[in-house]
Amino acid sequence: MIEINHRDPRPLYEQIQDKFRKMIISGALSPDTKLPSVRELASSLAINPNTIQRAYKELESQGFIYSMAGKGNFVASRDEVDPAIKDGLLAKFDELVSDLAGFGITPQDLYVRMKGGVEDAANE
Amino acid sequence: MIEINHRDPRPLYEQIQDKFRKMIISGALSPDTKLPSVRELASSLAINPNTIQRAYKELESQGFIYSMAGKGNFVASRDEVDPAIKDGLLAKFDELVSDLAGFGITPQDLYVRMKGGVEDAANE
Amino acid sequence: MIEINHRDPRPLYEQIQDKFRKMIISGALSPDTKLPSVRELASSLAINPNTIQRAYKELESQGFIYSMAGKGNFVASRDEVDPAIKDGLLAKFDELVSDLAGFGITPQDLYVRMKGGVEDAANE
Amino acid sequence: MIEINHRDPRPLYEQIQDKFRKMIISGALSPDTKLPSVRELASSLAINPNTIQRAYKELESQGFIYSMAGKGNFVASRDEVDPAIKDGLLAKFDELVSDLAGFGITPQDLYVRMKGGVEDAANE
DNA sequence: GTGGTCTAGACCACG
DNA sequence: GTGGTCTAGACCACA
Repeated sequence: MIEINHRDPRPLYEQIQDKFRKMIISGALSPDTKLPSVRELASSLAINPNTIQRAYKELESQGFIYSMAGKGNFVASRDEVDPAIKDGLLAKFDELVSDLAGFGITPQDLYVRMKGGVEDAANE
Repeated sequence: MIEINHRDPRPLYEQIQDKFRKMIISGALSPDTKLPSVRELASSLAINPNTIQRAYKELESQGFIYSMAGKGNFVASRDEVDPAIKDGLLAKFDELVSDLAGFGITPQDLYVRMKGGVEDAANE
Repeated sequence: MIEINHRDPRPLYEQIQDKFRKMIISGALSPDTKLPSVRELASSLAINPNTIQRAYKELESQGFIYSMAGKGNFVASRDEVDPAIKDGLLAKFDELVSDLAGFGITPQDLYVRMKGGVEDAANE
Repeated sequence: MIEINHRDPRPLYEQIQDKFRKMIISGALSPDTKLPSVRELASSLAINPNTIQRAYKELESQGFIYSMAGKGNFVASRDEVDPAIKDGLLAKFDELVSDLAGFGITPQDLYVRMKGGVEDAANE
């Protein structure tokens, strides 16, 4: 269900968190779906349960998932997500566009690029 | 000329590096301009010279600046910049666009956003 | 496992970096092998941990190794190595050959020399 | 007659020294030719005379040039050159070849490369 | 325990 | 005075 990349310089908990975040945002995981238990995922990935715990905790604080004591962790509905997340992404986007402008890449170039790349994302 | 934010979770050397990087690719600093000396900038930012040194060293290894021992650090010409930098930014861009798609933000939306915000960069 | 030469005019971090670089490209260290920890190597070489840290950091930025915070440093696979490294070696090679030509040493001479010396490397 | 590259990370005196060394080895400067005076070269390159002085001094100690007090500096005959220079180049050559072997570049590859590149050097 | 960052302070090479 | 290297020692994040 999820994989970790030992070459990735990011901490493990962040990789896991990101993978779930993406799956939730993209709709690959629909609301109220149960996530694998901490212990289960930890053993299947062969990493420390604390690492999973931390990833889940952060996802919860950002509103991506909710936890029910003794039951497990579940995907939250989209409108529970902290709006700051979206704003943060947009801010990053603006910054990135301005950096790319310095390399001579125009909004038009980027638009073409998006039209090419998003078709893949659309049918997933 | 440059400021650091002690709340920012990123390391100091990375903040400094980023600030200069942006100024260089935006053209705010033109080639062969002398950067502030290591000691000078360190004392003006009230941080350790080693931290500045490190930021400069990394900028140099990425091709943004060149250093002359005993003379100072100077901004390099645009075409000396490691092409991997641009590729890295584009990769980030793709990922960001796909995340934003999950929030219902389309390439069209982003194109409009870019057209609005990039006018500042256009008069470079 | 590794030695440093205090007579060598090159900086310590560069000597260390070079030793590992050679061991990695020669295949003496295979991918995913764990390197000695920063502290361990520092104490065994009787030099400061920061110096090792720096050597490792540069090896990482060139793609020779990857690091996992809290785990250690590991050798990367060959194809993650920055291609500029190879180009740099070839450029040095050309320059050296042209210098040697001035001493009356022809490509033929060098070819014979290579055939003699490279047999060791051949059984990799 | 000679140029310096301010982007080159090597110290100026080393660049100058290398340029002359190459011209002497290649035969572009024949024995007993008078080199430009320290003051002359310094002003034409717009750098400190001490820097030129140092370059000349090192060339002299390696046997590439000889100086006559009050007369100037002159190219030495080829057999005055410190034999350690040639040995040093050959040692570097061996090391380089072994590094390149790690990238899958064989002596044959290098021989072909030399045959291509040395023709240029031959007719200069 | 491991890597990563930062500080304080020293010494050297360069120009 | 400038960059470059190194040391000693501290504190934090990660697993």
